[in-house]
Amino acid sequence: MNDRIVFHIDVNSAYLSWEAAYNLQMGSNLDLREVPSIVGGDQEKRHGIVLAKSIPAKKYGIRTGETVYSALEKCPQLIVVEPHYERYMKASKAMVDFLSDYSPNIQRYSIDEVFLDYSNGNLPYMEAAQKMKEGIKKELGFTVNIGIGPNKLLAKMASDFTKPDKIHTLFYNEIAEKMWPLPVEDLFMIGHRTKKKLNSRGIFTIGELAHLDKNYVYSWLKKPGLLIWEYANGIESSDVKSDKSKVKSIGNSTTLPFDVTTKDEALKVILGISEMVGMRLRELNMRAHVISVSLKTSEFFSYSHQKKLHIPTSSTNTIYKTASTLFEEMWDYNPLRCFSISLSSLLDEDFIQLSLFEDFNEKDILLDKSIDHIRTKFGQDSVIRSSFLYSGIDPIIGGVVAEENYPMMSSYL
DNA sequence: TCTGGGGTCCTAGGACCC
DNA sequence: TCTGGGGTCCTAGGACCC
Repeated sequence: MNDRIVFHIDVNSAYLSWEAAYNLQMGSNLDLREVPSIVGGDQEKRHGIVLAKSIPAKKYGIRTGETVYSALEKCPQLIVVEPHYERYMKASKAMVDFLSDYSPNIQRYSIDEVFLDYSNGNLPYMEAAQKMKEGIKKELGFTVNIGIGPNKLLAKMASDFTKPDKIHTLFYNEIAEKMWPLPVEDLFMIGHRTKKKLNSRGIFTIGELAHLDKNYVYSWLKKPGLLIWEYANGIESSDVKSDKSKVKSIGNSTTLPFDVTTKDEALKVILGISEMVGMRLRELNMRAHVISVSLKTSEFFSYSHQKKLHIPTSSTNTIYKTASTLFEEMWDYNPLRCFSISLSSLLDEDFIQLSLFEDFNEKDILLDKSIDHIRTKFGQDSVIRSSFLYSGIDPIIGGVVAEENYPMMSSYL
């Protein structure tokens, strides 16, 4: 096997750093990174959770994902700023552009993380990492952690060690010393549930997991068990994929500022989301075979229904009709706070046209395409359905990041 | 009291076929 | 009728990631 050198570059407190850098550029003299601050959603819209926190905020015990309300209880003088996703996309892209000078082989793993294959790099890897880190700080105004390892998993684990603005290595001969003493939940792919399971059988460190019998772990935790056992032993061999992988599903969801209690309102929300997922699907020149609707009640109970269509579609109308039927099948008249529609089993349009499918909705799709065209040219609200007028519900719902396609991210490497 | 949005992959049970 | 199994498809739900 040839030795690989993989870098994992991770923006420190990404959204918060980007807000801080933006504000400084705009002439502010307060650096959000130096005071207790968070990026958080609007509580009045019921979006009030912590998306990112500064290091001073972390010292108050504030954690990503908790409510803004409880963060403010922990630290009343906390500064809360709203997220601006377009800014983050720009910052993310600028970082990828900067890094592409160092290697052609870059995988954009999420908005704030990239893998970079430096196996064929010109510089010694430490020197290269140093240059990347300093260059990003100087040119783009934010700091990153860089993890270096023989595969993606170890590089990713390394970038998580101590923060911010640090470079760490994690090669095979360093696993026992640097990774095995860590608590199991620090291992990639071990979440809350798996931590509890492992702890209940006396496994508390990554090293303890690594030393278990592989077959025992498999019979206990099945495939995910095998995966985390391999990760605990530093075993992982996926490629740094620079070409975009195929999209597997497209979904949009919304939490409304108020509970929905009538079918009429619910169907408007479903139509609004159908418009968005349909638009995104057509933009990718794909059609979907499976449509799924999930609901969350005001009590936070979630449930979903899905349907496989006989003929894959990209028509907003078909998506809406199918989603409405699914909704009516499943709704038990409890007040609803969140709606989502997801399209999966996606196929390329070209493939469909060559196949034996005869789409009944060809006219709908042509109409959708001309509406898409007008919306692209004149703005999303240039064409809206009259039923939305004065309804208090947005005619097109979802789409955190406008314009650019969100980079692909998988929970697996 | 308050709890987002966008993804991927896996499992288990039932239907249906041979 | 006291009765198999294997394979595939479909659906609902859950685990994890950022």
